[in-house]
Amino acid sequence: MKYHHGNLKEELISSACKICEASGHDHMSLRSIAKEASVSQTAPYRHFKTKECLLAEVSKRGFEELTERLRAATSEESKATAKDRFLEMGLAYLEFGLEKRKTYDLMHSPVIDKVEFPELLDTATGAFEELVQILKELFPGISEDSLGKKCIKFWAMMHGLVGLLDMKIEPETDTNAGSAMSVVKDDFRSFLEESLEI
Amino acid sequence: MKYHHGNLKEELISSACKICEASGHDHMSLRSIAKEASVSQTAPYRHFKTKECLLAEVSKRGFEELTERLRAATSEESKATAKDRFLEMGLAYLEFGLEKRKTYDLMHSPVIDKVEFPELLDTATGAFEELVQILKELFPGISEDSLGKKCIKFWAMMHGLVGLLDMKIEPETDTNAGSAMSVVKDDFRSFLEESLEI
DNA sequence: TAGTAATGTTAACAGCGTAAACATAGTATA
DNA sequence: TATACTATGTTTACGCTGTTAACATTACTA
Repeated sequence: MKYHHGNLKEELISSACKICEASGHDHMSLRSIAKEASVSQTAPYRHFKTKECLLAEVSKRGFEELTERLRAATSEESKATAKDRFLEMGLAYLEFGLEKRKTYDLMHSPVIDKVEFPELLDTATGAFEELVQILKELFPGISEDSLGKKCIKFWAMMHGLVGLLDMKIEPETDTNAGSAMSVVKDDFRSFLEESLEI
Repeated sequence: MKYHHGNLKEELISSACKICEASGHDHMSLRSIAKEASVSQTAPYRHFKTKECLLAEVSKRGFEELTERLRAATSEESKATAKDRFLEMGLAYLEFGLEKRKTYDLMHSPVIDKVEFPELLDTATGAFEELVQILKELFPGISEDSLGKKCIKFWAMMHGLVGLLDMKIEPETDTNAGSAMSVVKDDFRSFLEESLEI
């Protein structure tokens, strides 16, 4: 066994990603990450100034994967219409949010101040750009102003939906037997489609 | 000074609320709460089984205040139209979210598992009910199904907006000089109004 | 009034993030 | 090649955390 690991920084990040998705970022200690990488408890400090810096890296990986998924969903490979590709993107966003729930939480957690990690903010913005592009395609000639509003609305709705769908708040209409949310869950595609009119 | 405090549980909660809004729920220790209430570090354990239980109470207070604000905004005192009162509710939601940002974060944080605190879930659902009511009034005779969808869309969008407006992610359209978000900020009312078509 | 339950304190535990001091490996320079 | 320097690891230690156990005081109840 070598004294110098050779690729510790990378391994720490991927260990952190694994632990984050397994236990959630608030049950995640630097020490457990170090142990996962078979290294002493303070070794991470040679690569990350603070725990927050490592978490920021995990968050960044999350946004990168999200961006990738959104891009794949809207890719022109499938010669589907712009509208269909937009719907696919909506689904992809939700799938990512629900599948990688704990990572998604970290990505939107206030524990990582995005102002302190401009690089992370850039990556997050990159994901947003995917939405901008497909909406531009969907509404050719749309004014920048309207485009901006549409983007915000959808982004906010998607983000809100992930939280709601995961039962952080599972509301019910008082008279309704089934949860209002289940309506969305069961037929998210038509739900999204209707929202296109926004 | 009395050995028995008399009203410690209540004071712990309000101390916790204060500290939460001041420092955020992740920089918030049981010990600091106890100190704020001038009591020993372990005294809270006579009233709360774990720290999480105390946080759940803080979260509950948050949802109560939110519900109150939404109700006030949609009250018929002002003989405004249903649409206007709906817009007021949207504003009230955003105002609460931005004003009590840290508390809002706790309310939506995964550190408190709402499944373990059904009472908290009820309170949260109560806030949601305010939205259900005003939308029912706005769209009389609407089907339960459509109502449910409308509610989810708005709730999700509001929740998403709070996150976005607070710059957790401040996206920009690539070509646009000003941030897309500032468009929303500057004229949220018309933004919301347009969304009514959903 | 005696006994018990409720509510407070003190002491102690392991786990946490972080810093300082030290050890080893790799690299550049003489 | 020998030597210095830098990068990257370990060990030790600090104060803070949530939580438990043992003990003290007060309030209530039979």
